[in-house]
Amino acid sequence: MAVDMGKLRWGELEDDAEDLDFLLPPRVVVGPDENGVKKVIEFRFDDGGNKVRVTTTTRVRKLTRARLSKRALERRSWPKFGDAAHEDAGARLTMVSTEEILLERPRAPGSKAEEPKVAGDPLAAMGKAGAVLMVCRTCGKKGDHWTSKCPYKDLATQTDSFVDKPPGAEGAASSAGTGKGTYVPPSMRAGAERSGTEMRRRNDENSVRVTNLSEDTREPDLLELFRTFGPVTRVYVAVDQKTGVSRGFGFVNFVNREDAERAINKLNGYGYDNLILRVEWATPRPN
DNA sequence: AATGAGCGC
Repeated sequence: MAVDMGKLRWGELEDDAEDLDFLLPPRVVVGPDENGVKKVIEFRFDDGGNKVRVTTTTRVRKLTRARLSKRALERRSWPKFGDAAHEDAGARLTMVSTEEILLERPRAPGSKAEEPKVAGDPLAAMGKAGAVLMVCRTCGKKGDHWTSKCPYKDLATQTDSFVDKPPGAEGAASSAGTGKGTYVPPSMRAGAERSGTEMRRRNDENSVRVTNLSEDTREPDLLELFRTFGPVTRVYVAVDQKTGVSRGFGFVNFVNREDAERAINKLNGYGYDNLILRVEWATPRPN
C-alpha cells in the first residue's frame, strides 16, 4: 500500500498500524476447565511489527450447578408481589413488569426543587405573562433575555482600577444612573417621554464617535471602556451588513455631556487593542 | 479612512 508519508502525522500512522489487526488470528478462549482455569490466546504485533502470541491464564471462580440451583430455589420460595401475585404459582419464572415505578432523582442537599423543564425555547414556550417575570439581573431589562444571555454579562462588575471616574459615580449622585452608574432605565433615557419642561426629542447630542477600533472590538468592549466616565445610554459598533465584520468605528452616547467630554479628553489617543483610538464628538445623525 | 438600525404611524 503506497502511503504519502508527507501527509500523515504520527498519530495517524499509529491508527494505520492498528488497522492491520484484522490480519491477526482471532482471539481464542479455552475453558474454564473443571479447575476453573481459563486461557485466552490472542495475537498482536509487537513494536517491531512482528506477530506475537500472548497467552493469559486466569483462574475463575467455580460456580457449581448445585450452588446456582440452591439460590434459584431459594428465590422461588419468595412470596410473589406486584402483578406476579396474581399469577399461578410457578406459571412463569420471569415476567415483564408493566407497573409504573417512580424514581426519585437524588439532589444535592439544600438544592431547591427542580423547575419544570419545557421543551424547546423557554422564551418562546412562555406566554407574555411569563415573560414579564423574566428580568435580567445584570442590565435589568425585562422580558428580553435571561441573565446568562445578557450582552453585558461579562461587564457586570465595575473595573475599579481603570482610569478616572465621574464625581459621585459610586452612588446616587450621578444624575440618571442607578447604583452602579451605568444602566439607565428606559424612562430615564435621553429621548424618553418626560413630564413638564423636558424635551421629548431624541438626544443624540452627547454622542461620541470612536474610530480606529480593532476589528474584534465589539459593543460590550466599548461599554466597558466608556462606562467608567458615567452613565451610557447606547453603544454601537458599525458592522458590515454583508460580512458581519466590524467597520472599525462606533458610537457611545452619554447621559451627561460632561461625562462625554471627559471620555473624549481621556480616551482620544488611548492605546486600545494595539491601536490608537480616536475619540471625538459625533455629528448628529440626520433623521 | 471612517458618521450608526429599524420600528411604527
